[in-house]
Amino acid sequence: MIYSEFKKMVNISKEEISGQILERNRDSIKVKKEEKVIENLIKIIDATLDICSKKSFQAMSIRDLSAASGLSRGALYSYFINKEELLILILSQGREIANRVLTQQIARGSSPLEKLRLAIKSHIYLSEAMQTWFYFTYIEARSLPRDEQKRTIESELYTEKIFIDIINEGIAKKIFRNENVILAASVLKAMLQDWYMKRWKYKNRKVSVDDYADFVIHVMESILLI
Amino acid sequence: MIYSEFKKMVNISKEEISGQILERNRDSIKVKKEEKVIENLIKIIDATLDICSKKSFQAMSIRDLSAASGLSRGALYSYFINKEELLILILSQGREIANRVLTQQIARGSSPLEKLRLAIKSHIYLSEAMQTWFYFTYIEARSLPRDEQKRTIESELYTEKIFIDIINEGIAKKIFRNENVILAASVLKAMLQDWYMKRWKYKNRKVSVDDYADFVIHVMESILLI
DNA sequence: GTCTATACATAGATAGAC
DNA sequence: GTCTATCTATGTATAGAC
Repeated sequence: MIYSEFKKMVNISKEEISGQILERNRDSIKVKKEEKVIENLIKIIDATLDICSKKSFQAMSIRDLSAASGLSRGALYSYFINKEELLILILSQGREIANRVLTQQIARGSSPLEKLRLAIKSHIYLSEAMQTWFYFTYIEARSLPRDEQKRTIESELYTEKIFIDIINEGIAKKIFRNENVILAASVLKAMLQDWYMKRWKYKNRKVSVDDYADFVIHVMESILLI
Repeated sequence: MIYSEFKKMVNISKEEISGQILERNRDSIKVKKEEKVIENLIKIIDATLDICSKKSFQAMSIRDLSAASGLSRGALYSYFINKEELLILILSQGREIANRVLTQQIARGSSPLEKLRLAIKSHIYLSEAMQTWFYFTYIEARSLPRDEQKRTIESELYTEKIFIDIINEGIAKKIFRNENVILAASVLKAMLQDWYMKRWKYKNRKVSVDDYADFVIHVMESILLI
């Protein structure tokens, strides 16, 4: 699997995402016409993620968002109750998609080695397709209210647990060396995160998403394979 | 070298840091008594880094800082011209120390392998000794004014260049395999960053700084050594 | 549905008393 | 040197016109 295939297979269109947000937040969205909602939610979320790649969510004012999205300040409040709810909206929806796609993709593998490769590729490809969202989540995590912060950490540990399980299975089947599993999974996660956190660096150096994925797989195989 | 030895060897005391800040910023600091300045700069910087481990620098109000540092809002402005200058003060001083210590430490090694090990250890140990500062820099980088942002990126690339040079030297001397050097240095940097960005995770899992350093060295040797 | 105008809160910064 | 009081700017949120 390469990135272009992944993108075809996994449809992460903005319309789909906005549609799901609408479903899950009918109460707090005051506008009734579905088309309008989807159209404007896309504008709002795009603008938010764009602004927040340069400054923090807290530093983004509703005035900024109004200017960037093209909606007036008043109109914005027809789509979310307050600024904090907008943040939660974006985070929860992204989390839902990311967890779903990752779990689906890994299920396609049979051997631990195949699963490991699939896990690495789908995580990197997913973070490539949703780069601004991944970046946003990482960066904003600590500014969240307690509940939301807890959910973010849970989601992070859940992903890591997937890696830990795969590695453990490989060790049990004598395919992988008996390494420190916690540390192996941790450094893997660190490498995966670097892809979306340092996108500018890899872009400048002309490292493609497929190059990066292959290299991370190579590193993990170097330490794990017998 | 283990962490406890490193700490003895490299004196990164708060008094020393504050003293250097005073020297470099005599113009903007209105208070004349040196002892007072050092005493209060420590309070201010500690409080800032502490608050900013939970929310962004921009989200920290001068009122927050006043409460946490014990100085009144008015008094704070005797130590920096405005909030942005406080940010620059903290960042530039940390950068100066980090670059200096790293360069010094690596110079102690002779062979590329020895240098690589020293570079990894001193970076991890340094980020352990200055954890709040490293975290702060990483997180605040994108909210900085253009100039300061440029300096942060330069500092990041400078560190990475150190790794690239060591790896290239090793390849030239046929000690290391002919790997993709850029990618090898990048994933190394990613692993180093994880230590200070995910301090809570490693603490919960009882991974010591020495354990982590040894594992990162092990990973790099797995992919590089012939 | 969306906009403009505005109320209300909180922030950074300064002046002058102590 | 430090504090209190206060000015001014900027931000969120809402009400009511269109």
